[in-house]
Amino acid sequence: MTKAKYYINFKKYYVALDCVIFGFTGENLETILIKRNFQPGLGAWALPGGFIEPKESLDKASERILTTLTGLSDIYMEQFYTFGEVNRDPGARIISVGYYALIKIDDYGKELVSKHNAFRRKITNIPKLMFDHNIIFEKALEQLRIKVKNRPIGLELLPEKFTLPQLQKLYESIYLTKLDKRNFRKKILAMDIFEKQKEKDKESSKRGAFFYKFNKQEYNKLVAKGYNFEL
Amino acid sequence: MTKAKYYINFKKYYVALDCVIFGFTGENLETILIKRNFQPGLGAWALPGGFIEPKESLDKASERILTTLTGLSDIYMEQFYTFGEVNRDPGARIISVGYYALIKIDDYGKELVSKHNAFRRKITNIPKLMFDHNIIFEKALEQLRIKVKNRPIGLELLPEKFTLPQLQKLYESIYLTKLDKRNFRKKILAMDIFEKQKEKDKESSKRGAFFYKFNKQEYNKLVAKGYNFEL
DNA sequence: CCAAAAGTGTTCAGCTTACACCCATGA
DNA sequence: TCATGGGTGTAAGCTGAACACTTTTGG
Repeated sequence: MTKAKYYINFKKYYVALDCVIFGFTGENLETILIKRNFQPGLGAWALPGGFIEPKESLDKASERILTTLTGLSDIYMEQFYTFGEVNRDPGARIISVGYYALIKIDDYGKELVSKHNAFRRKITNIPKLMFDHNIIFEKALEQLRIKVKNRPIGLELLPEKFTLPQLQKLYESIYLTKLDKRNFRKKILAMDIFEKQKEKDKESSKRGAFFYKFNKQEYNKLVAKGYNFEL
Repeated sequence: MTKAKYYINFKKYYVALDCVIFGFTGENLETILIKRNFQPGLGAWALPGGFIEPKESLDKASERILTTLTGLSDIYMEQFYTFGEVNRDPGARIISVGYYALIKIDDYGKELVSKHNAFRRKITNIPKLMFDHNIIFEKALEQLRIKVKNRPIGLELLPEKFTLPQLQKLYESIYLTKLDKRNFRKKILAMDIFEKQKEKDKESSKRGAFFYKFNKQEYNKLVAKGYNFEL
C-alpha cells in the first residue's frame, strides 16, 4: 500500500530549474543566455533551464541541464533560491528552482552555441529576459558574491594553473571594483594554500607572471582545523 | 490561447513547504515540532508544513502555514533551500521548499499547542524527525547562523524592549558559545542603533538591567549610506 | 549583609589600508 | 630603449580579544 493516497487532495505543479552559468574570460565575468528558438518565449532571451524528470533529484537535473548545454561534467554548482510567484510564467503555474554554476570558460564548447542558440554576455550587460529571469539572475549574482567571499569557489572559474594578476582580475570582475595589488597578493599568499609554479604565463605580458596552483589538500586540512577562507 | 500546451510533455509534482520556526525563551533557542496525529508519518515528529495552494506564492503559503500554527501575523521569515531528492517522502514525489521563521515566543499562543499537537524543543535536543526533516532543520540553522551575523534579524526573536544581557544570551544560544560581556556591549553600543530606555527590567536580577530598543529608522538610514551590520 | 547579576576601560597584538618604485622582456 | 605589466615593503590606524573589579538591591 502506498502513502500517495494521503496527498490526493493537493494539486501538483510543473517544477522547472533555471541555471545561471558564470564564466570568466580573463577580463570579465560573463553568463550564458539562450536566444530562444522555441516556444514559449520564442525570440526572447532567457536563462538556460529545463524541467525536473520524475526519477532525478534537483541536483541531478541541474547536472543534466548543464552538461547538455556545455558538454562539461563535474561542474561546480549551487542551488540558491526557488521562485514560485503564481504568474511568473503566464502560461502555467511553474515553480522554478534556481542554480548557479561556475565553469572554466576555455573548456566550454563553442559548437554548442549554435546548437542551443546560447551566447555569452557580460554580467554588466544583461538584456531584458523572459518572465522573471532578470530577478533570478540578480539573486544568483548576489548569492555568488556572498559565497565567493568565504569559500575558494572562485577558482572554479579559472584553469588549474593561473597567475595572481588573473586571480585578482577575477575578484575584481565579480565585485566590479578595483583592488590594491600589493594587499591582494599579501592576503592570498598568507593563506598558504597557493603553490607557486616554476613556469610563467607569457600570454599577457612580456615579463610573464608566475603560475600558481590551488592546493586543495592543504586547504581541506586547514578547514578541518577550523580555518575559514576569507577574502 | 494559453501557453500551457507547451508543457504537456512534462510531469507535475506535489510541492510542499516546511517551516523551521525559531523562538528564544530567554535562555535557549527553541524550535516548534509537530507530533503527528495524522497520516502520513502518524506518531512521528516532524516540522510544521503544508502544501502550496494553486493561487498562492511560496511566501504566501509560508505565511499561511505560520499564521495557522502560531496565530501570529507579520512573522519574519526567509526561504533557505529546496529539497528534492526523489524518495525523500516514500509515499510520493514531493518537492519541499524550506523556510525558517523567527517569532517572539511570548506571543505564541499556547492553546495552539494542543490544537496542532505542537511542542517546543531546544535546538540542542531535536529528536529523530520524519523523512529528511532533520536535514532540513540543520540547513535552516546553518542559514540562520550565517544571516544573523550580517543582519539585525536576531531582534525578531526578542520583544520590542530588551536588555543587553538578554541580547547577549540570544546570540550565545544561536551560536552555542559564550561571549565576553564587555566586548559584546562595546560592539553593540558602538553601532548607534540601540536606544537606552529609562526603565529597567527587574525580572532577572535585583539590580535590574536597562531596557533598549532597536532604532529601525536609524538602521535603515545607515544602511542607505553603505553601513553593514556585523556581529 | 550577602548573593547575584549589571555595568564599566585599558592594553596588546594582529590586521587592514594606503601608498611608489624597480624589474624583466619583447617589440 | 621603451612601453607594458609583474613584483615587492612599510608605516599608521583600527579592530578584536583578553581580562577584574565595583555597583545595586532584594531577600
